[in-house]
Amino acid sequence: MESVFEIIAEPNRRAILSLLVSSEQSVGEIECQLGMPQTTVSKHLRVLREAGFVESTVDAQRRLYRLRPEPLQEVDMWLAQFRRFWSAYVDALERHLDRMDRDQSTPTKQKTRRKRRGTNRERDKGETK
Amino acid sequence: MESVFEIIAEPNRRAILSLLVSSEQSVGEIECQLGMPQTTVSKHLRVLREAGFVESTVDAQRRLYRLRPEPLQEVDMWLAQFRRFWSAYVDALERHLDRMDRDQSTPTKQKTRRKRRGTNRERDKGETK
DNA sequence: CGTAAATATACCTTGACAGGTATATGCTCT
DNA sequence: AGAGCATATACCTGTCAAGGTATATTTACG
Repeated sequence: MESVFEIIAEPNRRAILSLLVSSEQSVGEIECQLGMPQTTVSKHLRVLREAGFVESTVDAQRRLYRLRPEPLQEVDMWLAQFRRFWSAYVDALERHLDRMDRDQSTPTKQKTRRKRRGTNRERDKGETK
Repeated sequence: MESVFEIIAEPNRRAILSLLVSSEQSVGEIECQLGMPQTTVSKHLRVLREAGFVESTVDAQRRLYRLRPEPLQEVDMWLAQFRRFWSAYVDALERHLDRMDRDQSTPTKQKTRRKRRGTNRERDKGETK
C-alpha cells in the first residue's frame, strides 16, 4: 500500500475519515454508524493507521480513533499545482461569458440575463511567492 | 472505475495530469517525457478522458490532450471538510508551543528559542458562510 | 495507392486488495 | 478465575485493474 492516494481510493475508508472529522470515535461507533461489519472496520482502520491518517488511544476495551492531518495535507499539496490552472480556467470562462453578454447587449428582447455568481476560487493574492 | 479517487490512485495517471498542467501535449510527447510505453499512455488517457479529467482534440495523426478542471475540483471539495480540522490542529499545536516557550522563559541559558514561522493555512476569513 | 507514423484497441496473464468466516487477544467485572 | 464484550488477526476466495504483446485504425505523404 504505497501512496496516500491509494488509501483514500477506498470508499469505506473515505467514509471513516469523514466520520472522524467531527470527533474521535470507537470502533463500535464507527461500525454501527456506517453499517459495516466490525472486521471490515478494523481492517480499514489498520490501513489508515499505518498510513498515518488516524491514531488511536486505548480506553479500556475500546480504542478511540482520531484523525491526523498530515496525509490529507499531502493530498492537498498535490492538488495545489492544479488550483492555479482551474482558476485560470474559470477566469477565462468568465471573460468569455462577459463577452457574450456584451455582444448580445445590443439587440432584441434579452430573455436570459447572466448573473455574476460567487465562484469562490482562490484569487491571486500574490501567493505565487 | 467508479470515483475520481480511484482514477488518481494510479501513479502514472497522476504523472500524466501533472504533465498536462503546464500545457496540452500529444500522446507521443507524454510517452517520452514519462518514459512509459505508448500503449500504457493511451490506456491511461482513455481512463482519464472517460472520467472527465482530460479532453482531446485531433491534430492530423496526433491527438492533443489537455486538462479539464471539474474532477480535480471534486477532489478539492471532498478535501474541504478536513481543512477546518487541520487548521484547528495547527492552531492548537501553536498554542501548545507558545505555552512551552513561556514556561521556559524564566530559567537558565535559553539555548533554543522557537521562531514563529509562517504556516500558510487558511485562517478564518469568515468564509464559514 | 502503398507505406510509414501516430494512436487506439483486443486479448491474456498476473498480482493485489476487499470482504467473509473463523479465531485470537485483551480488558472488565463479579 | 471465568464469562462476556470489544477489537484485532489469519486465512481463503473472487474480482478487478495494470501491463505486455499483438493488431487495428487513421492520417500524411511520396
